[in-house]
Amino acid sequence: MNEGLPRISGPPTLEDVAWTAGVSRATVSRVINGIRNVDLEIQERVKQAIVLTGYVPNQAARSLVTRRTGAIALIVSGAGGGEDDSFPHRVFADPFFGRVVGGVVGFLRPLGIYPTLVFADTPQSRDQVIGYLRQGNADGAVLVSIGTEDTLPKLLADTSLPAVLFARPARPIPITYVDVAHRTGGKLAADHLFARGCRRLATISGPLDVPAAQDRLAGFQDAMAVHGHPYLPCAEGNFTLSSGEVAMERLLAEHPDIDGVFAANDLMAQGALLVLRQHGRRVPGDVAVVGFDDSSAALACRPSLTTVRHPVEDMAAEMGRLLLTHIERPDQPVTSRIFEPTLVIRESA
Amino acid sequence: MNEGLPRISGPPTLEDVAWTAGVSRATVSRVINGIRNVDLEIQERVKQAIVLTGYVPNQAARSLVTRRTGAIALIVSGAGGGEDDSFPHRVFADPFFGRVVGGVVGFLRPLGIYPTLVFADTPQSRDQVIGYLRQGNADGAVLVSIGTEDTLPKLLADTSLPAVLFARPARPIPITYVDVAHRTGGKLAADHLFARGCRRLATISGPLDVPAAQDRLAGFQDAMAVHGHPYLPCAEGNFTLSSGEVAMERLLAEHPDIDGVFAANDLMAQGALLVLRQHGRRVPGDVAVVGFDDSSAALACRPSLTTVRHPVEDMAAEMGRLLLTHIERPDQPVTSRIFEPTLVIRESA
DNA sequence: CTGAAAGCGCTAACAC
DNA sequence: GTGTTAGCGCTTTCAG
Repeated sequence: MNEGLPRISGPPTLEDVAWTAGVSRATVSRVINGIRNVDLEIQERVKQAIVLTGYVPNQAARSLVTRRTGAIALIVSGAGGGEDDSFPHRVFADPFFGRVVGGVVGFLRPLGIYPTLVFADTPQSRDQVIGYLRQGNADGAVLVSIGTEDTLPKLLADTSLPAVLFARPARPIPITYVDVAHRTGGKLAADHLFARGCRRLATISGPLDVPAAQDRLAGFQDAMAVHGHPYLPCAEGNFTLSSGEVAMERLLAEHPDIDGVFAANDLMAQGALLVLRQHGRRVPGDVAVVGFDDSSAALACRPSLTTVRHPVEDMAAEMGRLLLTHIERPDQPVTSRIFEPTLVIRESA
Repeated sequence: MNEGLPRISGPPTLEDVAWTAGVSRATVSRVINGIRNVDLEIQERVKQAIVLTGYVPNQAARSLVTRRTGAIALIVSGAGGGEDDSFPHRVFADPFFGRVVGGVVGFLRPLGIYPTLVFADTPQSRDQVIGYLRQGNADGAVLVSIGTEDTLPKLLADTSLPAVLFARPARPIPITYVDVAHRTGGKLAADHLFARGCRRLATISGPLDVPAAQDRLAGFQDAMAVHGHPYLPCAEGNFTLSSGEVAMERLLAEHPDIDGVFAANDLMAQGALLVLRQHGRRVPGDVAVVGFDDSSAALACRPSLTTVRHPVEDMAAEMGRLLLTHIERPDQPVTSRIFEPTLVIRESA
């Protein structure tokens, strides 16, 4: 072990370690990459040399030859036609995205891999993203896309880069995704409201061009039809708190005798709660309210919100798992996974 | 221009482009990197060849020689001793982090650079992160750290990797940071409450080991002292909604005649609002409430929250700008920047 | 103004 | 088992 000899300059390289340990680069490489067939004594010597030199492998050099970066992209893609510049600022206003990001990060972190956070809302930024990916900056991507007009899932699928979507794409494309059984969720809400005696129900839906919103509504309506209530007032919102307020106002104006409301997400339910209180309705006494998601908003509500749990963190973790599988075996067929929602009963219904 | 010739395999390389354009690799490289001294006609030929071949530069190869990755890390670091595994899930519960991330992403995106999202809460994960950085996975890092016991800022400073902090570190270390003038913010709140006639004030502070919380409190107290009220009831919270509720309950129990409250962030102010309503106090009629941050929570409150604006997005963007400067000139001295808060008047005060 | 050639640090055949 | 060697794709002197 050629200990005290002077090194040239810059950070230590494999060569330095090899020289220090008195072996070849290849052997050091083997030890580092955990390949067997290396004498135990030599392994020890190499390990010492690594510590001695303070060596860390250079990722760029490694990537160049392995054609793997060890990085994955986490893309948040909006439908935006490029109106304004506030997209990154708006995204996290909905607790939903924080949960996705948290779930992905939480899963990847123990593996020592950190996602690259990519936002794409304009057509221009979508191209930029594809370019970025084609430069080989990531081995794959998980994508959460909002709005139905988003072309990125398609573009991504065309790159033949491993990718996994959050939520089934509006138009069918051959790509792996994770989703929750939205219809079941709607049914859960309907059954609960019906069981607690509500008979004059209404619903605040999400934007009806979004599959998830359609399905939540359909699940709710179908279940209520089974209970003998085929026609229900419905106001369309856009998943924001204020749209929930507007919708609730309308519903209340048109149907003052409402005794139960299902909102397609917690934020809109929160808005509904505020409006109901303003109108002097007691919740759940006069009107019962059920939300969807079980986001942090559900707990911030007063009364706290009974809601359908969307297991976003688990789903995000599964996205990560599926992506890693795809990267491992790029030829594997696309396989999606649907999670089951559950009802979380709190004070509002 | 050797058009129709068969290429070998894999994605196109510089070599392919050079061959197609009938020039050397070096020339193509020059064109791509925008180096002058290239004949205009040849430039054109090369550009055509690039389109023809569908060439994109390989980032790994580039990094290997330039020693630049073009990537930067966005680190969220908690004080955590490693209790549980929910850190990534918890982080985004506070709208604050979403704003930081949004600000950083918004600034970097037009530059075609996407941050790597790194969470570090346990001592173990901190080491992992340092290792990751030392592998040359990023040219620099922006760090938002919570809690005073966090050792990462120090570790980072020791790496001599360019870095910028969000908020002044608890213990002074030689590192660039951005911050807001917390004391001024506290003063803004005090002056406003005093001006609207409140004379029996109380405050809900953040965790008092956090410099920002100390400063907001001190600014508030100092200003009130100037107005002739040197002693004010204070309850300590931890920046969460429920801690705001608890604090407000306590304050109300001990000082039932309170007519004004300053909470050190919006989430706690929101909690205070809920408790006040529960106790039948009208806001702002009976009790005026001022928050801090101007986060999304401020708008979700009813009544909407008068608050001190913390220009988080701008500050995050500035972090990005400062970091890029540091990367450009690593020898440059550390230079921090303090932003001024402003008062946003809404309904609650 | 352009080309030739020397690596950047590492892995992976392939010999020994 | 271990060493030798040939690149991975690119930038960058250095000649011409």
